Amino acid sequence: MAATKDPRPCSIADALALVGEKYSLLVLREVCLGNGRFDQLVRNIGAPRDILATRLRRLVDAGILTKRAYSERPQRFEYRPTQAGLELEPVLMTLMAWGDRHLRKDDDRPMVIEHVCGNELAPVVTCRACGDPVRHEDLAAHPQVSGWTVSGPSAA
Amino acid sequence: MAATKDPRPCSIADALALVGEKYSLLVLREVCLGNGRFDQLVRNIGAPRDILATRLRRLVDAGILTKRAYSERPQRFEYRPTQAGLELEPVLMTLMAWGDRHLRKDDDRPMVIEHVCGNELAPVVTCRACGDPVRHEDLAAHPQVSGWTVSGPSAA
DNA sequence: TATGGTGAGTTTGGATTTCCTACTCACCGG
DNA sequence: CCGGTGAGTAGGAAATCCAAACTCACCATA
Repeated sequence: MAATKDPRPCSIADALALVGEKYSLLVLREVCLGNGRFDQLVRNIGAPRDILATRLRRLVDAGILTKRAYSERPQRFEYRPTQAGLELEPVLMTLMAWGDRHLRKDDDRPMVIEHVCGNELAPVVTCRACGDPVRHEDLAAHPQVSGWTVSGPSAA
Repeated sequence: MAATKDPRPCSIADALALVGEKYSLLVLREVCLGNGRFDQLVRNIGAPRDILATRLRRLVDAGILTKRAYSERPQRFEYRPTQAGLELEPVLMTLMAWGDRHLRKDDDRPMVIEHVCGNELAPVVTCRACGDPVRHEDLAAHPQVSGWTVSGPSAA
């Protein structure tokens, strides 16, 4: 019989196993902002130094960041996003927009991103095929691994 | 003087404070799939029951889930996403796509989402104003709170 | 009416992580 | 030589996590 104990196989879970630990996505935020030095990260994130060191190692190992020296003698390092890391930035933007909408009063947004088009960035997740915004009602899930089910959302 | 110890104020951090704990986003995944009952969640996520109970309380308190009885006598409950919860689904989709691209070989995707347009969902984060995909090079950050800086990403 | 089963948790006690403070080590500037 | 900065390590207390067992209410059946 199939495994009845294992959790559902899923790329969301896999992704979170890499970047879902505390501070990891904040590290990515800072690194994408161009603040990739250890002490900057400590200050801007508010993480304990040892935890930060652990996270950085992990993110480098995972191929999300690179560590490069910006100065030999004295050796000084800087972390930067890889391509894979940069491709997580839209996730951060979407999450930030969600936070701005649901966690704050009015338009007290601590940070505004400007898009190259000249407007303030308001990220929208769309379907590549048809271009429409992704809405829950328009989605249907199909597990590719047998044994895993999705109940259609019983109508509200 | 300004606080030199506090971390950067940021909606990403605030959002993660709510949904960034282990399992929280997986709970949301299951609930969006329509699997909102406690034992389903335990099985599909693989979380310890006590942790799950804690997360559920937190997500309900935060207004991301609701708890509703689908049966009185015997009392049986089901968790469902609120509007705010549903609006996090695009984040999950984007994260899943990232995981599919970077964490898996070939097209071994454990789960495929079908969009109402008839195609397999490939989520793209776009700028609402101009419709273009969001790319790192096209963004410029502006902290709204003084004292916080962003270094322009020194050219690769 | 005893027997077993399900759903939805709570309890318990031990294994991991995280957190905080302090410390190191290398180098630089005066 | 002295103090300061960047990039971490070290050590122990505090918080979390985990698995398994337990509870409690109810239903099914025999």
